[in-house]
Amino acid sequence: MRIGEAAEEAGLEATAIRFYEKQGVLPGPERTDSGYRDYSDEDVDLLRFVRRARSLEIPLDDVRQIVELRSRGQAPCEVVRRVMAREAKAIESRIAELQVLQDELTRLRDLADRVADDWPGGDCVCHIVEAENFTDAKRRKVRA
Amino acid sequence: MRIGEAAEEAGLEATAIRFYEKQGVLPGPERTDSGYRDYSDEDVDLLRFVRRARSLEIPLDDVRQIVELRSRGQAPCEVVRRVMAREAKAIESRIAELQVLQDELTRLRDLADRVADDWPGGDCVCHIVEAENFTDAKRRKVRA
DNA sequence: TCTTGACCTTCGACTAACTCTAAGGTTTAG
DNA sequence: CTAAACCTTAGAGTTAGTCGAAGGTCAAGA
Repeated sequence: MRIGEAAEEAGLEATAIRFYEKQGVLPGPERTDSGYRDYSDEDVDLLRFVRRARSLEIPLDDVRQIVELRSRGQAPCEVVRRVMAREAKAIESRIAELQVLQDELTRLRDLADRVADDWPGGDCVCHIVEAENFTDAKRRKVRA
Repeated sequence: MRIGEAAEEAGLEATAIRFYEKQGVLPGPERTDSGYRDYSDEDVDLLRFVRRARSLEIPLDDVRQIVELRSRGQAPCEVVRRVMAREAKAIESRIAELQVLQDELTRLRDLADRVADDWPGGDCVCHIVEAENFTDAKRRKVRA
């Protein structure tokens, strides 16, 4: 099948598949005479595998390693378990941070509404963000 | 004060401050004779403002707008409230997604541990990620 | 006075994980 | 036969910074 259908089946975008291939995460599939990528069902299994790994927030570099081991029939469980432990921790603190952020937003929106009521014309110099009295949630790292 | 102290006070990194300035989010501050950036207390207030806005996950482009309005003494509350509404929604669904992910990870780690117990040598072809029977958390967008 | 170390300057390159654009070739339905 | 929908490539753009190189400045100590 061609890349569009494979993408559909695997739950990825065609452009992402090409990107993974270029990055060396996926092997290049067969090609039709006209040069189109031609995926088998096993290929699609691998695509799904990669999507699952990415949905677990495993970085592409790690996914590449895991895919290599997998294709050699070796056990990437060690790698996966290591990554999972790391991710579990990261996600835990991320949820906590986001919860704080959510609380802040709710509180600030209420404040904003009250401010808007007081000054319907609104010449406020942004009391909302200006307000010192809210705890700053620690900045999240891109890869927390 | 110089950039390092200002950064310290505002809770930013000096490199980030230079970056914001280059991106046009912040006005260039005074300079000493030797060319060092020289921040006043009001400048630091603005730095804090920006950090707060960013900690609310407001994109830099929006922060730039808000800062412009703020410096003209106009009310960016409208912008802020719009952004906040958007962010609140995004964060809500993000927390939900992460919660699912966290559950998966816990479940999968247990599975992994059991698998490891069964095959201490570990010739598994990664039953962990291979496992079809876990719900895929929808992929998070970079700016959800 | 000299030197050492901490601080500052700029610019350009790099990061992750794609997404988008341009310019073109192929396939399929009507 | 043609138009739409699909595919190809290379290369640039995205976000929000970080890092490195090469060099200038400042304060303290010998």
